[in-house]
Amino acid sequence: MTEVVGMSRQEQKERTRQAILDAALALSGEHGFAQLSLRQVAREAGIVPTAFYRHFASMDDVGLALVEQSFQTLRRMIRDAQRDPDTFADIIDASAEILVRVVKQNKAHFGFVARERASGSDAVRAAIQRELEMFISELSVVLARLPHLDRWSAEDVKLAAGIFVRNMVYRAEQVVHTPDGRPDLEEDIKRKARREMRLIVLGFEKWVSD
Amino acid sequence: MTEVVGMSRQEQKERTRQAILDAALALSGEHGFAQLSLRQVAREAGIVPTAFYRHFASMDDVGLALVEQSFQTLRRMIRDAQRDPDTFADIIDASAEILVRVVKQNKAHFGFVARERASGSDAVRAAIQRELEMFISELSVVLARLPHLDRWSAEDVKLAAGIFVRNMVYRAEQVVHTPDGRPDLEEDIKRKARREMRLIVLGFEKWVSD
DNA sequence: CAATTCGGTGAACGTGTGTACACCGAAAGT
DNA sequence: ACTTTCGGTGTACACACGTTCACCGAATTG
Repeated sequence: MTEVVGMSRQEQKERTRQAILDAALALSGEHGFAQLSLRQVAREAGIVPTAFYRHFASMDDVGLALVEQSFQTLRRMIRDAQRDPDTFADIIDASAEILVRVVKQNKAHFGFVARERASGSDAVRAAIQRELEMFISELSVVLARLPHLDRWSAEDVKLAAGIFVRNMVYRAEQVVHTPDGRPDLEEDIKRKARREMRLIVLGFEKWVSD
Repeated sequence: MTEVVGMSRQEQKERTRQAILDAALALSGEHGFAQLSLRQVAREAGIVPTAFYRHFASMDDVGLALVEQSFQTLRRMIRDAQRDPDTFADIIDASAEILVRVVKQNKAHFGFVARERASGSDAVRAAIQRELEMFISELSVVLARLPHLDRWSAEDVKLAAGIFVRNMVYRAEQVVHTPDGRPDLEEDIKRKARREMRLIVLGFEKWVSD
């Protein structure tokens, strides 16, 4: 590779590694990660096929790295969003707003997760499942502080959080497939997401854990 | 192909066509439909690669045929299940029961739909989305007859039906990935599905459509 | 019974693939 | 200043792929 001058070995290595990940993520948007070829990714990353092996043992490892990176992105953006002032108005309104904004800004990562969640290799699927479970657990902590839920069993809170997250995942998939520059469609998704969340929350008030 | 004697031409053709579909469905369970090769499918179906073209123009067409066939299976099984006597006890208990039983009996079809829903070709994804929308509409008709929902707007009923269906799809995915001969895991899925449905239904009583 | 239709065959092509190997040259280590 | 390390290169192989083509022979048609 034509290397830029004045870069340490590990800087350069990290840079190439990231180029491979970027290439794989971009290309997987077109036809799915599983049908990417090593050579295709190497070409897009600007290296020769054999150089690939200096960074990953197989494409499967690339998939796992992408899962990790995608969820890192997700967590960082949510953390940033929570600092946003208008978050504190109404938690449901804010959630819908954040959902659409964050997903729109990172369609590649979210599209990857949505696709590979159901169809990736066993290892990739398991990794995504694990991350989503962690997400549900984190949301459970938040939900447990809500008015009616403080008397629920831990399992029930998690069940409720699961319904929430799965609905969000679905709406995120929709955002991914929404063409840019269609604020009307985005508004529609937000609106539906809000109503769904409200409907689910209403059930909370009547539920009695056994 | 070594053909069995005493079969009309169209009988034989239909039989081969079905062999291709069966082969594709079976093989797609291992590594996803998109990475199936025409030659692989032909081999499994017991024909020579070129004979494939006598039945389908491309593997994409096979995918569309599989979507159709999968949902036909689903509808048939639900229809059968509705004739089942124990369906009329409690609609939620019955739904959970039917869900697990039906999916377990047809893991290949449901696995295919779950996987390709998010990751298939545009055509396949669109076809599955359409079928699921029809399903949601059908469920909406049922829901609209429930006690509190008769005053809801059509859109809200559909939103509620969507939450239901998406949760069912998720639980169906779980059943697909559950190894056979683990009634304990199946019971757990049923139990969670029941609680989820109950929780969602509770929200119905308080909702007010605007 | 002759003519036609058509699902299945087998050889052949060009292309893209994963991976092995020997090699290069600059950065890092001594 | 030397040696070592190591990311990137280029060649080469065997293989699977989609698709083409001319061909076969039994079922169908007339």
